[in-house]
Amino acid sequence: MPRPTVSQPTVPQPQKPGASLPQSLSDPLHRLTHAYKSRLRELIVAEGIPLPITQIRVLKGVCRNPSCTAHTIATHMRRDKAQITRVLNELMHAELIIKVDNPGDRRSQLLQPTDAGREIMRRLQAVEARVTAQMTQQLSAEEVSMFIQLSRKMTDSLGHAQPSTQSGES
Amino acid sequence: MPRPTVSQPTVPQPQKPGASLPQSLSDPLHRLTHAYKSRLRELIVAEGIPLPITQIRVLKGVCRNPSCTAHTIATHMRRDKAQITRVLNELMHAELIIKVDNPGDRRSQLLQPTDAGREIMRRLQAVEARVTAQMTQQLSAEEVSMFIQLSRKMTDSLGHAQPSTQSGES
DNA sequence: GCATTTGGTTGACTTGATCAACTATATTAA
DNA sequence: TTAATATAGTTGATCAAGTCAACCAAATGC
Repeated sequence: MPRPTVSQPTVPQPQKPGASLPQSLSDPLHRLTHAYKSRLRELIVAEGIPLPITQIRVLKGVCRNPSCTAHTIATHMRRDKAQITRVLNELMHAELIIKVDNPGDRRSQLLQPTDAGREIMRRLQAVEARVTAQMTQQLSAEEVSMFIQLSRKMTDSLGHAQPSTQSGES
Repeated sequence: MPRPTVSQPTVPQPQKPGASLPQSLSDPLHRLTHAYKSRLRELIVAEGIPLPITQIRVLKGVCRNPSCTAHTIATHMRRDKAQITRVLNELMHAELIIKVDNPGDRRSQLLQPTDAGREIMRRLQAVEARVTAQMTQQLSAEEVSMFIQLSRKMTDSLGHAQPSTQSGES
């Protein structure tokens, strides 16, 4: 068994700042995303919102379009319909959504938020606004605009635009 | 049971473009992140790299600092040491890393990539470079720089800077 | 020297997610 | 019009990733 001549274990080193241009973008993007999500999760917990991320995302979909079905949610989120069924049942059990017969298709039900569900959404949106405000506190309005424009250009280039599921994934 | 007067279920609507300024940043950021990760995962699969995301991240940590220990990896990744032990065992079983006695502390072992492990890393880095190049194809060098600067400012404001784990989380 | 802390391991368990099979309903083909 | 096929949602079974607790050996602190 070789015994390398090392002094002391150290924390993994960050990427060198002189790395080539294509490399040096994904690192800041990843760091920003990680910071945003961590902070968001922190405040969601601090706010006492007792929902796992997937439930939040499904509730968002329901609040955004109170006439969607399990199928549209599953398709939109690219998740298995079995999982969506289960999450929807959890949300119903928590009295955050209700199911209403779909007059256009007797196999499916339209999903609607309850008042409690809407209230949770309001609180989540407030949390997200606070994190975003904190994130942009050092930026001018022009800089925020620039960032958004650049983001959109890059998203377009990747060709995977998605409707928003603002809570992110982690 | 109320019967809402709805015509046809529709795909959930995207956030209105006129939303307030703090709101309108997280959506593009989320979209970009989602697009980046999706494309990355696509190419990793297409490249035939058979590793789940957590293994990739741990392998990265090991390649970045070939004298780190399970503890440093777990701390750095903010993961449970039990999980790290298991992932390290998987990577060893796949012959992508080896454990070497740590002369400074007999309770731990230094982690090193094998040649095969390094080769996987090279391929991963190539994939990431390709995705980044695609993502930035519409941007000038100044715009890329601007994006990086703005990202860093925002990350600083959130106060959760992290060493890079470039493969992202999904 | 002894008490306490720490690094890594292992068992047990939880959570989130997937796959397959199924029923009822809708759509398409004959 | 009827039968074949497709689809929306549900449920059972299972898996992968991750967590918590307990443990032992080594290191550290008093």
